[in-house]
Amino acid sequence: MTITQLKYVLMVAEYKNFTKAAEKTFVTQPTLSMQIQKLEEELAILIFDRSTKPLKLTAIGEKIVEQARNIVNEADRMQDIVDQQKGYIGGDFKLGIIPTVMPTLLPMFLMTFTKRHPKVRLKIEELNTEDCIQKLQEGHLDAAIAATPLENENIKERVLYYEPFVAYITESHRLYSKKNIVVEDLDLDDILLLEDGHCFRDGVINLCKASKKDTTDKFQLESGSFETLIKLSNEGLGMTLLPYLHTLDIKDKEKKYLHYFKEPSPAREVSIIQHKSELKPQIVNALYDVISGIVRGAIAFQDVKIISPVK
Amino acid sequence: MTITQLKYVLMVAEYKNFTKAAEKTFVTQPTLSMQIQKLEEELAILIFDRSTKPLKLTAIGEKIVEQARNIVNEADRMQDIVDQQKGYIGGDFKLGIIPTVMPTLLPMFLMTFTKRHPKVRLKIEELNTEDCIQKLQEGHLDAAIAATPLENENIKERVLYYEPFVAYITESHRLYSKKNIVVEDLDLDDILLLEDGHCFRDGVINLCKASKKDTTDKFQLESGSFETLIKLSNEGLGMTLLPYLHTLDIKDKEKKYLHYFKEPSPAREVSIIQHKSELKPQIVNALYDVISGIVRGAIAFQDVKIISPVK
DNA sequence: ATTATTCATAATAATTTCTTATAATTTGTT
DNA sequence: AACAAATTATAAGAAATTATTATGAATAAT
Repeated sequence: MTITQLKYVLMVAEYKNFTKAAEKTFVTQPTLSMQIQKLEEELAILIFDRSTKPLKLTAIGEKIVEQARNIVNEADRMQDIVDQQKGYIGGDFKLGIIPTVMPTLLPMFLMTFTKRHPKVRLKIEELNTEDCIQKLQEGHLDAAIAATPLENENIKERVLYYEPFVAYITESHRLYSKKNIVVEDLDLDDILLLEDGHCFRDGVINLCKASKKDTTDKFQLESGSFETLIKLSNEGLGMTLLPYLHTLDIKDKEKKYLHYFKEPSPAREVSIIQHKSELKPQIVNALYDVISGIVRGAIAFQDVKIISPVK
Repeated sequence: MTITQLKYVLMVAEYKNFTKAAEKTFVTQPTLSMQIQKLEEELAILIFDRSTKPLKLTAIGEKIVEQARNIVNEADRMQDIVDQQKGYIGGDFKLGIIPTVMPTLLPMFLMTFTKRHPKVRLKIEELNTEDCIQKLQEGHLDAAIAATPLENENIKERVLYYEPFVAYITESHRLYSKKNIVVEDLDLDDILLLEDGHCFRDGVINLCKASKKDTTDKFQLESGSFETLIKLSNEGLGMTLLPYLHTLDIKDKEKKYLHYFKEPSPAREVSIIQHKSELKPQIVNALYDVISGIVRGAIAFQDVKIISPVK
């Protein structure tokens, strides 16, 4: 059994296809066939059931793959150990960021981070929470920034900051005159929401459900960006809720529509998350340090109540 | 980096000598030199400091070795997974047993075990607790039977049975007439003890310390076997304490000297212990099942108070 | 029925690993 | 200090392994 063979197994298990896995691995297909056969022979079991298309893992194959991932992860960590000892922070790093965090947070920390750690080649991808989790588990992402807690035992979370919800309420809304609003004021029926798939949407729904017993699940309008929600709100189509960092670059004349919650303000917890095997810890630490440092300057500490981001 | 290279590193780290490690690994010395050099080159660090004799690990080398052991253990577990799936229980298994358990327990379960699992080649070694722990950590033992709890975070324990202490008191002793004795009756100064290194000795000392405040640490006589202690006791040199299973094959005429404790009787906890990586789980399970099943028939359940086996 | 897709096999090339032989270095002894 | 012994490194070639190209066989798709 070699580490190379195990990596081949993982690739075939992922692509469910020797030919495609071979391409991605930059070897020829017979190489995979032979090496995986050798491993199957050594272990005296079949890892893959090739009789179906696409091929599938055998029962024992599932366990083999799980253990192969353990071994490969432990092997990858070897380089981490060396890098850490050398104080070296560099190499490729694939970071996922959820859409509602991306546009505000990324510009805040990216310049600082790349200046401080020039040898790290960050590859940033906008992904929703679900995709982040899956890609972390498959090893296609090194870490992600998402709203937490996720309660996924394969994922480790490190809280970066707590971001209060801020209400955006225009003149035509019943709550406009109220300076500090409370959760109980909210009514899901007149709140503009992001489209399905955004965890911020789920957070808002959880928030409203916590305040009122029943909600008629007929949402009026849905959009993919806060900018649209603000415009719709300006047209008198309802209020909306924004994460605090989004309120920082709002137009001056719209600022009067921002209504802050009475403390403890509902807030989302934003964390850097990674697979439990905690690979590339130096880079994750570096990201954590830079981001939490920068955000600490942008969000004044206040008493918050964390809203769950999951359905 | 290959698993083979990591195994070579572990061998050299253990023997602190390329030549000896090569012999034990059944390869030539240049093989080790070259493969380890290749690994050092790939990681761009030195694992061994060859300038001293015997050679020693570098600071980073220590961490490399630790991680290498993780990887090799995970790799070894692969075969376990296959064996488990196949329901196969076999192969070499190195079991350590502490001296005070060996002579009574081994005859009880060995026949049954080898009959039930003929493909397992048990290699049993009598070792004190300390040696068991060290050999488990180095991977020279697959499991051991020892008194617990050990409170060692690298060792996993599974309790096999609780074995009450039984007092052996002859006519000349002040406690002879007392039928059921209690811990408070004991005085370390007139108890015959096993020689240093036996955890049963430490257990007895702990027991006595728990009952009396101070003990003058001048023990009268010490021996390596309970048989000797019994003979010394018969000569009127003091009482002694025996583990329950030892009392089962005592001579009939000596049986009257056995004094049982009032419940909760002090007892030792005897467990099967292994390294936290839990290799060969099927065989450990098989041993657990056989031993705990057999002992359940030999020791009636009673209320016990566990005595720590460590100094 | 034909074509395309996909995995396995065979032969061979490339690479890696191991061994033998020997050198270089250090340690211990006289 | 000189010599012997022990130990690790290096060089060259043999052995073994791994990968590639070419091709075959089986299955699914058109």
